[in-house]
Amino acid sequence: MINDPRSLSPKEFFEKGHNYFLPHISIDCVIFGFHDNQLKVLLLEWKDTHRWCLPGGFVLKGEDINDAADNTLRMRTGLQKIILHQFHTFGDPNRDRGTHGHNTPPHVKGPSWIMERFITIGYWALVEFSKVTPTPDQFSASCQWWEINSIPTLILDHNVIVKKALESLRLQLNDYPVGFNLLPPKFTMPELQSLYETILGETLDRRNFQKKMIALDIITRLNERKQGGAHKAPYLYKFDKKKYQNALKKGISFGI
Amino acid sequence: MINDPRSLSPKEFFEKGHNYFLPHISIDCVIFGFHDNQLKVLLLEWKDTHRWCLPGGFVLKGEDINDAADNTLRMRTGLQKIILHQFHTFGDPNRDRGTHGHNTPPHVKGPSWIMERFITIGYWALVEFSKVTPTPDQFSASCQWWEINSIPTLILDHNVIVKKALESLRLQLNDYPVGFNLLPPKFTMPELQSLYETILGETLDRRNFQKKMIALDIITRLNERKQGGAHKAPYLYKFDKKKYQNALKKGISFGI
DNA sequence: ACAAAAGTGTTAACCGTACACCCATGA
DNA sequence: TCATGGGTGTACGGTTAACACTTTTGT
Repeated sequence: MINDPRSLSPKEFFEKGHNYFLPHISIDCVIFGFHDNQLKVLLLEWKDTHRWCLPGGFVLKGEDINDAADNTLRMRTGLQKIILHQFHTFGDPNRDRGTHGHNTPPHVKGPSWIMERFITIGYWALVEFSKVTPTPDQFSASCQWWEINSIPTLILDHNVIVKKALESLRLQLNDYPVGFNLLPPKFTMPELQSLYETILGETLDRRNFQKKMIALDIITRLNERKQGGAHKAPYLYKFDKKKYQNALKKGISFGI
Repeated sequence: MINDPRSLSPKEFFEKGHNYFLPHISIDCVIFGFHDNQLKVLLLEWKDTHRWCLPGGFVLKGEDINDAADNTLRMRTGLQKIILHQFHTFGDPNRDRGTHGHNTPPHVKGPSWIMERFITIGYWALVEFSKVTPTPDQFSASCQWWEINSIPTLILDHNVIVKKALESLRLQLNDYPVGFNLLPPKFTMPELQSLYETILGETLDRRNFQKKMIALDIITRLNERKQGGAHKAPYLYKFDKKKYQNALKKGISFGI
């Protein structure tokens, strides 16, 4: 046994990975970030083929799939302590040859366990854009944010997975205040509104949005304003966990 | 190759199943029915051990997981053309020895692929109670409906799976008119209300419930009343697919 | 006739929506 | 000084929630 099969060299990984990982099962992560009023997704670029894909990986033989998702994300992008949310499992036997042709991963010379049919478990997470430093792993030429509407054609069915993740995120937004995870600890009301508008894909009334958010009683206005903007300085707010816990007990609707 | 690996005898299945099915991956189905104002779940009873479990099975090597769920359900319970809804994938490596001790399936004498760690993909479905005739397969002593609050201790983590399925069903009830699938084609308003109350676990105002349902404009009142009750005969209604399609276009909220 | 279930209508409170005015700031 | 973005308040309309009376039927 070695220390961490996820640190294997590409050659070893493709030749010996089946000794450590469950066959036919993979993990894919759709990581959302928010920057410049745009919703972004973190993608990896394969070395050699330079095709883009979701950060994904495999499940160790004795590993919980949720832990596998955490560990996969950390090893492939450097992102740690991210709360991942399982949303769907994709099990079409032809996932590997949709509209994009059959994909052979780079580095694979002979036959490999990796060329078998895979069922993939999809996770998404929301991260604070400015706080993370995406770092590509040994399989990847780069690790970059892509604006959600400008994502290139990805390998396998990964475009489908992104689409389904966004649908799941939109539904969640109605039940939980997930959006705050995308923002820095201090944020302005226009920033929060822009976030909601971007995720939901529709524009919202500025005044009503503010009222709704204040009424939820889960954020606190600080005695600070965001300086440096071109116009009137907006107030800063912070998400208040205690208030949120209280609000949950009372029952609360986050629908906009 | 044989015709249908799901028809193998138990002995062959445990000894040779790994030739046909993906290892480490299973399917479990939570089938909901509604009868006597109670929400029920369809369970199978193992031969030999007489322990109860969800109808579940495995994925053929070239089979879509959704097809695997359909086929599994049909072969194990006789239920056909049921719309199954994938809700969660369970991947704790210790699923097989939760509070109930490690479970050895019956018929397994020597080592078997079936004794490995399994990740299971959960599906649920709503069926019209009186329309189906549950039929146990060759592994099962019986196939019966259990009232959701009286389910016995099941094998593996199946109690957890049932709980999660119910949570998923409750959420769906707010977005889609899934409830109608549990009722016969003709039903009364009190029956429909009882169904909602049972699934949601709360009582509702009779008059407001009726108004809400009528306002959705997806059911039609018939010129018939349900006879045979002890009191005033209630009208019969039917779910109207055309109206439902129209309502969907306009946008519609099923929340109670 | 009476109890129990079913059909129907009215009201007030609440929430979502639409909309207008004033303030601060950099160009 | 002006254009732009930000902060705040009000009024209307629709929806929901609370609630009462009448009708039917078996006992």
